[in-house]
Amino acid sequence: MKIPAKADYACRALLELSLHWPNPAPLQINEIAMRRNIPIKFLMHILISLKQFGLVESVRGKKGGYILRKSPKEIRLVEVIFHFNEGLLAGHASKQKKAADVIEGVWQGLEEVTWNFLNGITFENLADRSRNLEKVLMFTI
Amino acid sequence: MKIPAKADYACRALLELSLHWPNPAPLQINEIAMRRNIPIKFLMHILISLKQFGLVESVRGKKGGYILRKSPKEIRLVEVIFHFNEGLLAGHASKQKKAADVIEGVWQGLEEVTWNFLNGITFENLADRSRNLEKVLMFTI
DNA sequence: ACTAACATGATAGAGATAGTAAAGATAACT
DNA sequence: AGTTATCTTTACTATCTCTATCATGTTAGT
Repeated sequence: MKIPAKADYACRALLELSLHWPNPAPLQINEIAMRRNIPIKFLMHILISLKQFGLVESVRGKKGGYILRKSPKEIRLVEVIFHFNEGLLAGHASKQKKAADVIEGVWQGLEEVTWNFLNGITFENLADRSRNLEKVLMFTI
Repeated sequence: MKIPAKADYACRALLELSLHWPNPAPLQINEIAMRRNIPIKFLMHILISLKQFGLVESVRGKKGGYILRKSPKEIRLVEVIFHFNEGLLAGHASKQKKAADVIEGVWQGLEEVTWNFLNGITFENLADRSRNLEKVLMFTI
């Protein structure tokens, strides 16, 4: 619920890079920003974060840009979301720590179901869905 | 994920009122704030919100306080959380509106799983858990 | 050297969050 | 009737987070 713009943009950028995969030529920030309608200056910082998370790598200089660091099928949505929310991934890893009270236990349970949901989706899934959607649009228009 | 203090406090206050149920004497803000360690001035505003949501009712004057407006078993966590997050309940009600793109579809799916999770928990559940936890503590200390 | 790209750090406005403060209304108790 | 304990209402504020933008630097292809 209420995904921040940063995480949302990050996912859209990664989806764009997934659709580009496995083309070895890097994709420019500019290109991604235009296609997905993301503020370019903002996207720069987001991609740098994604690089630090180890999800993408950059090529500097002319003809530079970004490519995925691993196959879309190896990137799960959960990694992206939780990276942009203060390493809650760590919180999940140490989930054996039992809740101090009932309410806190509920919040932990909630975190677990969202984690599971997002863990079930890879960027290969998203790329497939996206391509299917494209196909449908081509027929309906 | 990342439950705001307001919603968290609201749930704790409602849990306290649920434990008090069905005692007809109202419970004072002061009492709730002390037991749950919630800033009292802040809790005042929260309880007024809960009243507006129709979850509690107030008794004014000396010996006044708050009581639940319906049985704990009829109050679901989802009502509380979504009330404090800009009527996302409405968003859930109109969930037949299909997502404009793949990413948005994921966020909608995420909202649905959190909704389902929170919908599965009533304050009767929480009160039971809380009483059980108390019992365990009495034995272990 | 020139240029098209990414890198980095500083800054800033808007809005949300998490409260606090003060004066008022109501009902019980004496 | 007056005091007191409680809820009510309105206003205010400090801090933080979000969503960027700007300026300047670095890298690599031509």
